[in-house]
Amino acid sequence: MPLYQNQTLKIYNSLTGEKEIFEPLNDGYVGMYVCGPTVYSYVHLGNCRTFISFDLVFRYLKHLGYKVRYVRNITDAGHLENDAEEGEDRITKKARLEQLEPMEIVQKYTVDFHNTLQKFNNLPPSIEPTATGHIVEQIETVKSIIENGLAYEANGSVYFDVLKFNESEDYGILSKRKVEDLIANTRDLAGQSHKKNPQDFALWKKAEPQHIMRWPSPWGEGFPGWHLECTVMSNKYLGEQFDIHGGGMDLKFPHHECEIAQGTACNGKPPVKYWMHANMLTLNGKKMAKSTGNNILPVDLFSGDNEVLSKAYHPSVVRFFILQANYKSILDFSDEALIASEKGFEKLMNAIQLLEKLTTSKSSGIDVKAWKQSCYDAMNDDFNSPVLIAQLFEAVKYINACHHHKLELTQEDIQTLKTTMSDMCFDVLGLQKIDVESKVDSKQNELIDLLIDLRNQARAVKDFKQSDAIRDRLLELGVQLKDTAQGTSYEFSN
RNA sequence: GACAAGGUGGCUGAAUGGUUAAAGGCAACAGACUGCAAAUCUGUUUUUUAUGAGUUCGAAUCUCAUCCUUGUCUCCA
Repeated sequence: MPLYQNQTLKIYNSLTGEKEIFEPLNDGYVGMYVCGPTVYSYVHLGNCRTFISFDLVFRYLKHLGYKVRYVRNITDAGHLENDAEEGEDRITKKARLEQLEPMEIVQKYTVDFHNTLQKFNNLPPSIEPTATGHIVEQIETVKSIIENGLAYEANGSVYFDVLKFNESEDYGILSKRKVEDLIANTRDLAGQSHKKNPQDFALWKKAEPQHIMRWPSPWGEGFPGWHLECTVMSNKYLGEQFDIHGGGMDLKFPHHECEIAQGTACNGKPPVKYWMHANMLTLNGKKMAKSTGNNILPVDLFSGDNEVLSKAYHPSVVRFFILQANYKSILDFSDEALIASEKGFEKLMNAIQLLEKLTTSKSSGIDVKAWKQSCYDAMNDDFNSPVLIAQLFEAVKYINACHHHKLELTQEDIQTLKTTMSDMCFDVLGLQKIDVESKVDSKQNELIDLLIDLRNQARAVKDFKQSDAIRDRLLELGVQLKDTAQGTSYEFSN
């Protein structure tokens, strides 16, 4: 029997503003769509937070036994620099700047995106469709919205008629905006004259002569509007209605609002049951922006080669740090906070290793089953990973106490601890043990062992000057000695 | 300016009306271990929840005002 039949999962639905009991449209199956990146630059650390948040959702749904189809797109066309008529495609602009073919740009940054997410131990989505691979479907969707009377052609472009749509439906239902307010706040930009109303958005755009990325259509040569691809690809792979749609908070308006409008205009019903939005990441309390230098690339975070942080951080530490906050909260990225997470992460991993060495007793001093359920309760409460992590540290206390013979645990309870810790840490949270041993060859290990021997000989004759010199020199080289009752061991620090 | 989400201890970050009220991690302090450290383990400490008023038997949690932060309103996860 799958786990989800015993657990009640609640999801905070941005559409209703409430935590709702999760009931998939098809029993046992979940369709989830998350807006992927526009691959015109190196992946932004904030993007990574969003994708880690939804990786957690994906992992937990799978852990509960759902069959999940997770679709995440790659935007490789249609995303304009601005909405003005002369707006340039982001990919094309970057291609011009880097003197590359647009598809070389797409390839380069898609590879970077995949590499980075893999470092964070994100699972790949079930399907990763591209906008340029679905031009035909996008044209068909535009046609059907026109047929339904909710879009119009103007000068080779096709626009969605927001006011018309709003007569029978609610444009602004997700972002809690009123069309009247939008009208009041819209400036009259020059160059938007082909639209009936300024808040209408493009479904298809006419390609100006200098535009490289272009496709033939019933309205002339052009390219699809940015909001359209997500509607079309989610519809194609998940159906007219699906369970979960995720993305960053900043996409709520206009992007997701437009998706609801497009899907409804096309199929006569809203496309998504649960909307989820991951919040933003700030750096030292301020928003990340390239222009102010308050910005960091994942690659520089892992290497330590940056102006913002004092040292390098392992991707798993960063992931752990991110999961220590709720996905709905703004999270601030700072050196101090990362150092704290790193320590906590190591403590957690140490305890998991210790789990293998515990001695069993005839009875248990604690209720391990209740603890296990509290882990699930945390995750069932809208994927509350910080509370789950607090529970895991609760187990760390048990494990250490048992190790010091201050707490008795039965073999069965130790087994429950092992499987639950492993399930939660590695399957659900997606953490990875930092494997330092593999970085070193055996020759090097032997050399360190030799030095430890020499130091212990010195200690035996109380030549502490010599022994401390060895210890300190090794530490400088990044080898941390650990004297315990069982002898001296070491690990690599950074 | 409009709209949205927030402002909790030295830092990070849970908890949204109720047992002697504020999880967990880090830091600090103490103890164990050590030749001394480090590492590890154990214990302790701090705040009264931006500010001011209100609702309530009772509020961090609801209402109002003020200040501040972040986001959206043109593209952004």
